[in-house]
Amino acid sequence: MQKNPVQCQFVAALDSIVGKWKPIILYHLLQGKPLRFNELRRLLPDITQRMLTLHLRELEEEEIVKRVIYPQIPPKVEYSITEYGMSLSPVLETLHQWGVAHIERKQLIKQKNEQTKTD
Amino acid sequence: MQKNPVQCQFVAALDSIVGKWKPIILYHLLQGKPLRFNELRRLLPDITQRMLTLHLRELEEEEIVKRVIYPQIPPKVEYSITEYGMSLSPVLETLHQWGVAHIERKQLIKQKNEQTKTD
DNA sequence: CAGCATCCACATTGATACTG
DNA sequence: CAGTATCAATGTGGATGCTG
Repeated sequence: MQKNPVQCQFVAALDSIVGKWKPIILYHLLQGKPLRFNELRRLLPDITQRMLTLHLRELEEEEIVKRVIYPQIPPKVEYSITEYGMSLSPVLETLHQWGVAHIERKQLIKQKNEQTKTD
Repeated sequence: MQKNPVQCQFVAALDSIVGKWKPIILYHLLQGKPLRFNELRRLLPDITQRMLTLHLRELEEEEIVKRVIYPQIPPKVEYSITEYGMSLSPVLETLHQWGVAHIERKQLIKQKNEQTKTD
């Protein structure tokens, strides 16, 4: 733990959320339906197997995601959001909303700049 | 831009917020009072001069933070949140709240574990 | 199917010294 | 006071090949 408590709190929150793919993984799992490893891969076409595994392990560690193994061949593993993980929903939600607005704003500015060029 | 729009939106939001010290910089600036460079340094005792400069430049670039230079000697520069930057307030707020709860929860679990040891 | 192991590239941060 | 410049360390993510 560090000296600065506010810093800590942000860090604690961001650690759980940050990682190139964690927000989208959580976004999909927050839909409620458990997803298999390869289903997640299909939903995140650009993620590598390695990163999906790593991120899922980290989320599991923090009890944000639950991993259920069905002992069968071929293996089947399902990932789902935990009750605790659901508490992240408002965080992701506001973050997502801001992202949408932020992108829109950028495009507006870009358009304006292109207009003034032709003036 | 990438193929996945949801990914984009999260990335856009996180880009603005992520950076080891950005959340706390914003947290302090969101208090409303403009802060000088060295005032910020004092509020963030562990940040290096270099990182403070870099993060402030990035926030300025995105028009989240405004930089005002008073041409005098010794130099005086004040940083403040822009109106647009204020729109980040709810994002930081929910993030911060979740961080607080997350830390409390971890400590509760730790305490429980120490109890069961002595049982 | 659902991984793990290894090696590598690049991005982010830090340490330190110097300046108008 | 408010920086910049340079260099070094660390961290994060990607590519590839192998496995029960």
